[in-house]
Amino acid sequence: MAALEFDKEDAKASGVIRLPSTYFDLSKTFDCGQAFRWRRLDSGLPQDTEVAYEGVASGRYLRLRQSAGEVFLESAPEAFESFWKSYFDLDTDYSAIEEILLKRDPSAAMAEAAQFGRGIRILRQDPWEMLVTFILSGNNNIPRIKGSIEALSERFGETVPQSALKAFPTPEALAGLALEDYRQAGAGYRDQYLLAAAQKVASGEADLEGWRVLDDEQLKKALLTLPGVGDKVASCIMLFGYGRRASFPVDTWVTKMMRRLYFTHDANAKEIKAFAEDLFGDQAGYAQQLLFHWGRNSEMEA
DNA sequence: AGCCAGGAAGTGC
DNA sequence: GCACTTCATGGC
Repeated sequence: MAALEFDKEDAKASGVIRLPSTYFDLSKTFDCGQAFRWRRLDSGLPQDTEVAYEGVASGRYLRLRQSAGEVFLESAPEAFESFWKSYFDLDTDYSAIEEILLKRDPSAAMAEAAQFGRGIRILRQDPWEMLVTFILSGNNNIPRIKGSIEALSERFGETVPQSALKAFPTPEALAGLALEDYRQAGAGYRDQYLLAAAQKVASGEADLEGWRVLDDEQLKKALLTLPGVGDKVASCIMLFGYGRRASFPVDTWVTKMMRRLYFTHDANAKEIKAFAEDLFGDQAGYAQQLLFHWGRNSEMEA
């Protein structure tokens, strides 16, 4: 863990944005499996700090901390307005979303999941970074995914101003690697998917930015043409990279939770997805995050 | 030793 | 279409 001096850096950063943390919990937001490049800081922090993180998104460095019901976001106002405000989805009213979900699913389970996950925000991340991240995620575990992303960024990412951290590598950078480079990052057999996907993006054959104009169905279809991208990975890219809030990725955790809460048989992923998108509608993505976080982090009876 | 981890692709039917 | 198998790797 990096040890940094907050007070000195505060002055240099020429700005600290303060936000209420009722619907913005840093550890829930960063550790709920949607983002993999935020590091928890554990020293050199103001005394009343509950938790602090640093990270890089789209080549920009940020440090932020939480204490006494507030989030302190160390950013100049310009960077906040032009980037971080959107990144943290701060224009979205999560209280309203919670209310909608509790209306659509009045069960005690959803009420508990909503309470337990309150403070999660669905980050608006870079589609390219999400593509690579979730190709890596298949049949893998979160610590190892994080390790691979860090290794790739450290070796092949560009430098970031005001920081020792590296940016997530560009499509061009990853398209030029050897399979062995991916192996060394711990990607395992996913090396060929990653390389082929990077080459498609770098060449322009897969225009991730251009795909923003597509509707959900078209975007899903486009993503599925990429190697290593199936329905679940595509759903994650849509939710975390394109802000498609109706997307409901079905993984092992969500499958387990959904079977327990809504089915009396071993429903498959397709069945679960259809059921959830029908029940939760345009807010299925947040419901999925609540169930995922609840399933992974709460002590539930087997 | 064997199973699991935010699955996808290949094969056989 | 659908079920089954395989894939690299580290932790437990």
